[in-house]
Amino acid sequence: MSTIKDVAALAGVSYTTVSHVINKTRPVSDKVRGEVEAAIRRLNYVPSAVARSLKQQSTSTIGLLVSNISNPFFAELAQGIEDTCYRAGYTVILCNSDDQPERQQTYLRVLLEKRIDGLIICSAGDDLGLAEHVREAQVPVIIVDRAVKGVTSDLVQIDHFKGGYLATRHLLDHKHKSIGCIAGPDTTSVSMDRLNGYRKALAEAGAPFRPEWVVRGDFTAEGGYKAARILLKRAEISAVFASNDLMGIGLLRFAAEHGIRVPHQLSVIGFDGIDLGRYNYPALTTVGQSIRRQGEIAAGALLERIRKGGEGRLRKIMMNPELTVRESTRVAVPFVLSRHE
Amino acid sequence: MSTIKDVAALAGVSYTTVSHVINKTRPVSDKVRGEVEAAIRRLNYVPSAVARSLKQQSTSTIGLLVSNISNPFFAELAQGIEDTCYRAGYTVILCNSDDQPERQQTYLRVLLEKRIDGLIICSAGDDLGLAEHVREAQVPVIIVDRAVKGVTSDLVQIDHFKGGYLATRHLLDHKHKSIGCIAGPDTTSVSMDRLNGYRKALAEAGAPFRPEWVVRGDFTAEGGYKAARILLKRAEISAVFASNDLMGIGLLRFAAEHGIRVPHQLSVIGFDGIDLGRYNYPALTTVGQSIRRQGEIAAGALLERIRKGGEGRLRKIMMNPELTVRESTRVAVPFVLSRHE
DNA sequence: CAGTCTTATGCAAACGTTTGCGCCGAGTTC
DNA sequence: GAACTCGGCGCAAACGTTTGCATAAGACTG
Repeated sequence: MSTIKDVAALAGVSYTTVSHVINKTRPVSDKVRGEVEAAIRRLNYVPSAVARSLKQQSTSTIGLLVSNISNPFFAELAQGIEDTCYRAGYTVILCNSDDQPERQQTYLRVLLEKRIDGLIICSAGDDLGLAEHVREAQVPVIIVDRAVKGVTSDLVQIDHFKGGYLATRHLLDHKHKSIGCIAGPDTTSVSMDRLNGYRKALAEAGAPFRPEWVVRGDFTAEGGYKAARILLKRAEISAVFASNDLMGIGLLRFAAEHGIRVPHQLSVIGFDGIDLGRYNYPALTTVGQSIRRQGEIAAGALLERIRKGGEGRLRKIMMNPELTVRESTRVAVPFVLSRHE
Repeated sequence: MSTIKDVAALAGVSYTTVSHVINKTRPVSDKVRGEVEAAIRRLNYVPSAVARSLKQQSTSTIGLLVSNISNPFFAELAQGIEDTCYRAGYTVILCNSDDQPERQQTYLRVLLEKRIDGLIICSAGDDLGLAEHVREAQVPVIIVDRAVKGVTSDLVQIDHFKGGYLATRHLLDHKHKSIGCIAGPDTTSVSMDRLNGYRKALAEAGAPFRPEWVVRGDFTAEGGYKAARILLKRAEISAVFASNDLMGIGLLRFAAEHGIRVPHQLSVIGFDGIDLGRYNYPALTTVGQSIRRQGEIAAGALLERIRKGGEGRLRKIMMNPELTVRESTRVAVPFVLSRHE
């Protein structure tokens, strides 16, 4: 692979000049520029970003740590992030932690070695080691969609509590009295916040909260399916708040399989607003905010912090969840109510 | 950020030694090793992969060029690739071309500048410029799931032709006579191959091929939905081969919305085998191969080629599509047949 | 015409590593 | 005890750029 020196030799100039031609960083006569450009073409020269990065102390690269890229939520988020970075001339390194804390740590290390300019974390799992590592790393960090204890960094997130509240409220407004919940793993703050929103709405409406009406899932469709089995066997319920869309879809599947008609016999609401939810039948009512936008905002915030050299006050960008009513929820039917009254 | 020299100074040794301690690349006395390690900890030293890459002429990084990460097919593929790379100590740069050729070109350029060790391309769109660029780049390349004209590189793909054939055959075996097809964009070879498989099966069974029974989609759920509208209005059909799962899901949605019962009145088969297909109701019958495995194989092939220094004969790894029968297909019901006989 | 300004270019240090080569001293061999 | 081996370590060149400083030549000024 040819270097800048080869180009310089061929064009008969110093390699300083070649560098300036490439970067348009100081005036060069048309004649010389032409020769240099010809030499570049002839040699198929491609400048080395690694040498440049070494000299400039920056890589125009950011790291993206997600827990599972095949969850549509993360895929859409990644798309928003990637898009914004692309426009700004940044490149994204994708790291899939697969929910393994050890893997997350390894990746963090690798990213620091690669001298990324910034980091976006949106990933579940253990945070104890992470917090410390991130603090030590002098790298701008944005955390999306969860609060990592002890890490002081910018935050971009949906108001999970409010979302859980809104979702449950929607159900209550439709006269549901016995509302179940498929929660996420209780190790994640996201899950707890959503659950608390659910409880708040219940309490506010004077509806009963029954511990046996909440079942833990793992944020996957499979998990939602399994949770549905437990929940629907365990209790007579007229509506369920699934704390993410994927689990909601799993639940919908279970219901369909078992002849439970949605929304006639059971209302279901999800959380996130993944695109696929609308293609389900019945289409999944959900609460959330454009996921792509969330990614764009996170990336934007990161890039801004990078531009500022990491200085500036910490920001917490809270996005307002909104209700998207589709087909999986409706007013509770009288006879269902009557079962409980 | 501290460097290897700082560590050396603090430990009172040469930085050569520090390097050897870090890389375990020559014996170091226990005493010195201890001091060096202590110094590393005290300074929070993290070696610079960029300096190392410059010296070693390799980055342990590969590029992944996909057309749309929020298509579950690509997401699952990316997961397989990422996983294999992780195990081998490689890092993945994610590039989303969004089906824009210009963006694909830009990314290719960036990746070359970043001196990636290898490249995986699975991306639709124009190939003319790409072919040339890739040839010039002296980088090992694996192309997944499509043949890029003129590019000589390893290939990993499902046998699209056979898949299309198998899918259609499944429909024919279930006594369907009038089988529609939602094809992909006719600029992609993937789409054409699948379509040709469909035609072959039809021809072999002596069933008619009607141009008006095939409608182009764009491999998205939305596209499948729209294509369904055209197709189902246009012809009386008892089954449809959707040439990817996402479009199949779009079609299923359209059918459900319009009171067309699947599989009773209409059988639907997809292509790819995305995980979400099983959570649909009815679950989508499809043809394909574990997508994650496909990614793992692609990454494995790439890593092997990198190990060999890019030498070795070109390989073409063809994966056998398999039928996954779920709920969206069944034997054509008599009265439907009678409409056409 | 001497001085000054401008424009176009080159020199060489620095970025943070890896690694071939060489040196030293302590043990081993005959 | 000379010759040799070998473990432990350091020196400095190289990787491919960017960039501050310097230089040279021409154009302008008074």
